[in-house]
Amino acid sequence: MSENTLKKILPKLDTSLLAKLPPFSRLSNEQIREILNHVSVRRHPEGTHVFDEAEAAERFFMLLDGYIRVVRITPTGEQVISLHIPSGQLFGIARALGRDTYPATAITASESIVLSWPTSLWDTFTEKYEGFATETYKTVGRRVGEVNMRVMEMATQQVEQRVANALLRLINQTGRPVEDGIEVDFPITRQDLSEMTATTLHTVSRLMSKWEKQGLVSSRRKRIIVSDPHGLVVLAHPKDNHAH
Amino acid sequence: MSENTLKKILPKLDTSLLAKLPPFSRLSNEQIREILNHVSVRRHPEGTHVFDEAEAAERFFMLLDGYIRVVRITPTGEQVISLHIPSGQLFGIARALGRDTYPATAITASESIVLSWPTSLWDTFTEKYEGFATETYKTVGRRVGEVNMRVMEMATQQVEQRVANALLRLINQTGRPVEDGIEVDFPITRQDLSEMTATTLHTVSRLMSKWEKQGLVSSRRKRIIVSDPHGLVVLAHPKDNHAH
DNA sequence: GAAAAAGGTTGTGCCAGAGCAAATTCACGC
DNA sequence: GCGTGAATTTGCTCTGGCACAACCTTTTTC
Repeated sequence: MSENTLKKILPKLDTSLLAKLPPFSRLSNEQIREILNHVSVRRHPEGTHVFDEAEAAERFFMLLDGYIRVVRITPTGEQVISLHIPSGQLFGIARALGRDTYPATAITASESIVLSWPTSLWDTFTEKYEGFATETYKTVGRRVGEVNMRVMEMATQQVEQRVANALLRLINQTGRPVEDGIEVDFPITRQDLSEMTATTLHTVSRLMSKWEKQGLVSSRRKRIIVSDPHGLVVLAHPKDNHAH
Repeated sequence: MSENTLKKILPKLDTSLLAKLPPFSRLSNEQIREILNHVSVRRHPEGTHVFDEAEAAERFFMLLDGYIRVVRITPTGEQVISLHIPSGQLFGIARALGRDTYPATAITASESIVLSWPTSLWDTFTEKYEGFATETYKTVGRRVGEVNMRVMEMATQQVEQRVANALLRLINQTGRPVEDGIEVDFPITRQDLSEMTATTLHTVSRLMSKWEKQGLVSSRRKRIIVSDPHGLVVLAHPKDNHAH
C-alpha cells in the first residue's frame, strides 16, 4: 500500500456523516469531532489493496462509500473470497479479535472512500465511546455467522445451490433496485463468483447462462441483475439434497 | 438442557483451578473467589448437548475437563462439525459476538466437566476483571481463524488433504502422546472425521486404511493414533494442487 | 481505430469421490 | 461367553463438475 495516507480532504467531512453509522450513532457531536480529529480519509480506485493478510495491523478502517472484498490467498496462489463488506461498516479490526496482524486481504470491489485510525486508538474507542464496542462485536458476530454459513453450504450443498445462495446474499446485502430486478451494486465477474463458491468460472458461466434462459437473471459483463429472486430461492434451498 | 444446574460439587473447586487458565490468570485470589461464588459446576457424560443452536444464550461456559464438539445441523438434518474445544477454554460466549442466542450446538466429545455462569454476569466479567476481555477475544480470534482456514481448505484442497489436515489439527490441539505416536484424546469415528471435512465416512475409511498400510496411522474403533505426523504433513500440503 | 487484454461462452472427455450394498469386526451389557 | 448394535471395511457403479480447449465479445490502450 502506498503510504501517503494523508488527508486528501473530502468536500466536507462533518459530524453528520458518522452520526448515522451504528458504531458512532450513540455519540455526541463533541465526541464525533474528537474522533474526526484523528481520522485519515482516503479514496481508493477499484481493485486497490487496502491492506494485506499477515501485515501488521497498524490501522483500523471504516468504509464510508464503496465495497470491500475480503480475500485470502493460498500458498499455491489461489484466491478465496471470504465476504463482501458494504459501506458503513468497520473493517480491518484485528484488535477486536486479539490479533496484531490482519487475518485477510482487503481489496476494493469498487471505488471506495475509506476512513482509518491508528490501531493505538482502538482501546480508547472501545473504552470511551458508548456503544462502539457493542456495535463492533455485533459486526464481528454477523461476519462469523456468515463464514459459518459458508462452511455449512460448502459441506452440504451442490454447486448450483451454492452459487444461487451466494448471489442471493449479494443482492440482499449489496443489491440496488433497477428497472428489471435487483442489481449487484459493484462490478463482479464469474471468476469472482466462483471464488466465493469454491468452483470454477466455467461452471458459474454455465449456470448463469442457464438461469438467463430461464429468465431468473440477466447480466452484462461484470454486471449481474437478479430479476426473479424467488426463483433463485427455490434453486438455493432444494427439495431433498440426499447428502452425507 | 435439563435445568438442575445445581452444584454437583467436585471434591474441591478452589481458586488454584482457575488461576492457571488464561482468562483468569491475571486475577487475584480474591477475585477468583468472587467468580466462583456464582459458578455452576456440572459433569456431562459423552454425547450430551450442553446447549443447542438458536437457544437463548442464558449462560456462558468454561470447559474444565474433557472436549466439546461444536456442531451445526442443516435444515435437512446433516451435521457439520465446526471445531473441537479442548479444556481450559471458554465456550458458548454468544455475548462476545453481540448475539443473544447460541450460534451452534455444543456436544461433549468425551465426559466433561463444565463450569458456567449466567450471561447477565458477562458484562461484569469483561469490565471488572483485568485481562478477561482480552483473553476472550484472543480465543474468539483463534476460532475465527480456524473456521476461515477450513473455508480455504474446503475451497481449494482435495479430500485426502483435508482429512490429513483435520487429523493433524486434532493431534496438535487435543493430542495425547502414547507409545507409538500421538493419539486423539477423545473417541472419534470415521463419521465424525467425515463431518469435519465435508466428505463421506466411506472415503475417510478408505483413506485411513491406506494410511494404516503406509504406517502413518493406526486405529482401533473410535481411537486414532498418528504414528508419523510428518508423513501426514507431506500429504496435507501437497506438491501442485492444480486448482481453480 | 487497430491491437491487445480481459472477460465470457461452450463443447468434450475424464476421474475423484459419492452412492449403494454387503460383509466383517469390535465393544459392551447381560 | 454370547448376542446385539454400532463402527468399519471394501467392492462396484455412476456422475457432477473440473480440466482442457477453442472461440467470441467487450473494454482498454496507445
